[in-house]
Amino acid sequence: MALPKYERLRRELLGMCEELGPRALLPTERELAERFGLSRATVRSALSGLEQAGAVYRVQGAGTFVAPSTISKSLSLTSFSEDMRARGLRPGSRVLVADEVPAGRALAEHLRLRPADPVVRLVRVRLADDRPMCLETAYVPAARLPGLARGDTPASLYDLMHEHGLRPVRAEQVVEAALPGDEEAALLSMPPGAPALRIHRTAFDQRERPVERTISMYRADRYDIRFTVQRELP
Amino acid sequence: MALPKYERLRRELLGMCEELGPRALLPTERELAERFGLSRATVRSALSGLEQAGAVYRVQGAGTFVAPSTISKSLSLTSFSEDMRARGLRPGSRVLVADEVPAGRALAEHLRLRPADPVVRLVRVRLADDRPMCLETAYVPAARLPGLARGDTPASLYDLMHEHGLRPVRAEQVVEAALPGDEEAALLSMPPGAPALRIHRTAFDQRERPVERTISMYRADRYDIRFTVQRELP
DNA sequence: AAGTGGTCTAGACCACACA
DNA sequence: GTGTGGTCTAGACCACTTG
Repeated sequence: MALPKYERLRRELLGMCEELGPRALLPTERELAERFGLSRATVRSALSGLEQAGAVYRVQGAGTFVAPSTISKSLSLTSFSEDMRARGLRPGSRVLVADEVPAGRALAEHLRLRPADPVVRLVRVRLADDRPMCLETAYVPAARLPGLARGDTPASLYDLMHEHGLRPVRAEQVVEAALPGDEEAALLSMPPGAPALRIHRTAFDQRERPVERTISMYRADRYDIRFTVQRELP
Repeated sequence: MALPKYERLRRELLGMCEELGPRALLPTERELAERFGLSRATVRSALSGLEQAGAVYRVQGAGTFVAPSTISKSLSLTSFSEDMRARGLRPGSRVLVADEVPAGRALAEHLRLRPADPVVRLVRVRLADDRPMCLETAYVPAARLPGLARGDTPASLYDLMHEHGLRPVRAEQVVEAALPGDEEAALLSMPPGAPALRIHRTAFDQRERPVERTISMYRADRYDIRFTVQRELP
């Protein structure tokens, strides 16, 4: 069995949600269980996934409803390319630097390395529909990308990492407003004094091992960040 | 029974995580089930909550481990006051405007009202340790805050909303970098040309009804946004 | 009163990590 | 191989919304 049953049902229901439209009432958990030949617990597992993703909401005693889809459902870990495509833009890239350097103290701390350990560095101007969108510097522990020659310029860093078993499942991000320096502004074709969004990101695999750190500077006139936050229990 | 069993176990385990420290191995699900007299399904429910909150991570075949707590676990829906206290700062407030106005077209759309419907408007300079942190404009449908006289300046908008049964459980946020106008900069004691973070937020209750819309302008030199993102399935 | 989602149990088998 | 978490079942009762 390739995918678990609850996962297949989740995708099935995702399609059903699109057809039904916002605030439509979904079939009851018991009916779904019977219709798909599953136990109610499995149905609930699928619905929980949809609820977590913001696709449905549940009201006790009333039923499960399709969430009115406004903006992005929830902030997810994506590569620049995925992000741009989701916004309907064509991603591109101009490599400025591709080399290997010692991590240094600050970076070593974020990547759980020693300061002398080598990291692969990749500096790129990221394009959207051929126009500069952001300036991005990515670092990956060199020990986890064996065989990568200096000067290699992978089409997709995420694809390359994936081939080497580096699978980020989570990332911590810090977002700030900033003014780019003269050099940065020039690379981004920004007028002087225009603001930018700076994003620091450290990505982790399923074992909570750091696999990548990226610092990005986005043009504020072309980019914003959209996400959903939930109320939490103490 | 005030709280469900999985919720009480979750809190119990949260304390255990703090004692054990990062990357410590937690007891197995079966052992927890036996120790607390619960079924394994209930234990898994508690652990799933902790995993979702970023407090633990699970590795199939290996066990469940305490997550290395670095930055904030995940972005949650908080009031300004809660946010500041979480950062170790004392929240304050200076009310600039407290009145009732027609929603207007754009706001009506966000709050699912008609443009002529009245909304309570509250404009405040928000302080942290008595220094300006952000300029915040909040709108709440007046029909859902009956009895609020004009000119009332509630200590906490969230407390007031809570008393009237307005319980936000989710919010959609858009974050941008921006340059404040002259008037805004003056209210925030910012030098001209300094950047700021602008946050648009619409909050919803459990039935996905909009209950509040807020637009905030934060000083970039005193504020950033920290959160965790997860890899998602298609 | 009827029907909904919310919680909980006691089992079973599978997939994976580690020694 | 042994033990872990991952999936799944078939039931039961509770809390809540709605008519």
